[in-house]
Amino acid sequence: MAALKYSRQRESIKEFLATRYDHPTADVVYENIRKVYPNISLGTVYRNLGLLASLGEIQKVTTGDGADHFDGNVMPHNHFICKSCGKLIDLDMDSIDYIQKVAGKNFDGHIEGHSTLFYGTCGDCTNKS
Amino acid sequence: MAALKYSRQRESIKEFLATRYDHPTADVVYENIRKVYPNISLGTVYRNLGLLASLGEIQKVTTGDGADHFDGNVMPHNHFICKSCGKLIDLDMDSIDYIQKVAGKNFDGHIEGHSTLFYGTCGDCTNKS
DNA sequence: ACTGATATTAGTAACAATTACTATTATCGA
DNA sequence: TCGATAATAGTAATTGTTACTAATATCAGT
Repeated sequence: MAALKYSRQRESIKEFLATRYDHPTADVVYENIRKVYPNISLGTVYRNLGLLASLGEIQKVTTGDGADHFDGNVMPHNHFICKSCGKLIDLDMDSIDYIQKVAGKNFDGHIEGHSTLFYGTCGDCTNKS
Repeated sequence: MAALKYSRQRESIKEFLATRYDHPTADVVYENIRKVYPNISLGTVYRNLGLLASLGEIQKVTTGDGADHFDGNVMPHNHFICKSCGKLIDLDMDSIDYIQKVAGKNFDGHIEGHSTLFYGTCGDCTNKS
């Protein structure tokens, strides 16, 4: 069933994400990979981002701000989005995974995971005002 | 600056959401309001859902499953989405708002809120398999 | 190295969710 | 009842994403 074949484009996308800590969108990935592979197609970027995410090699982050974001860091961690400048950043915080136990208490289904997005005003925007 | 005027369509949308506990999408709202106002436009539904959400009278829930969902219950609570059937439901669970304190510990910005989405397999789907 | 099977690609078209535009209609204070 | 303007229906446009297709790249078996 569909043995994976190497592709330099896919490798390049993965490497690019590993160097970025700002959770770029597919479009930003596209513009950057284009510097190395000038005629890569946007469809290829989307397909590989989806594939890598489903393989667990990158993480997709949906914030509701329009486009999905992608994160090269697959270690469990939480995100913060600034309501003022729209920036999406990692939070360096203690694990809150025990909220899954809290959630499962009165629940008849099975909770496998959670994604938490914190929002507010980031440090930069707080200082500006 | 844009004094709000009454509209029966907007009122109808708000009332409809108050009767539903399954977090319908804009399209589902549209199809249902159409039974009362047969020629309401989809644009009107979107505009009013956005307006009501920004007024804090309803809640917008982005899950990443395609369309945004809308919730007539503005009391803080958490949601669960089933990876098997796609159903989005409320969780009856203790407050986990203290995770905001945990998140703010090493953070120089200001955290105003959070939205947590739990996922896994719902009770119905667990029983089926 | 060569070959064949097939995964991947570039390029483009299609799609779904949402927003913008515009002429008409509804609301509401004076 | 009138006038200002918010809201609407209907439609067009936009945005983010996925699907399609012919050509290309990968790679296991020779």
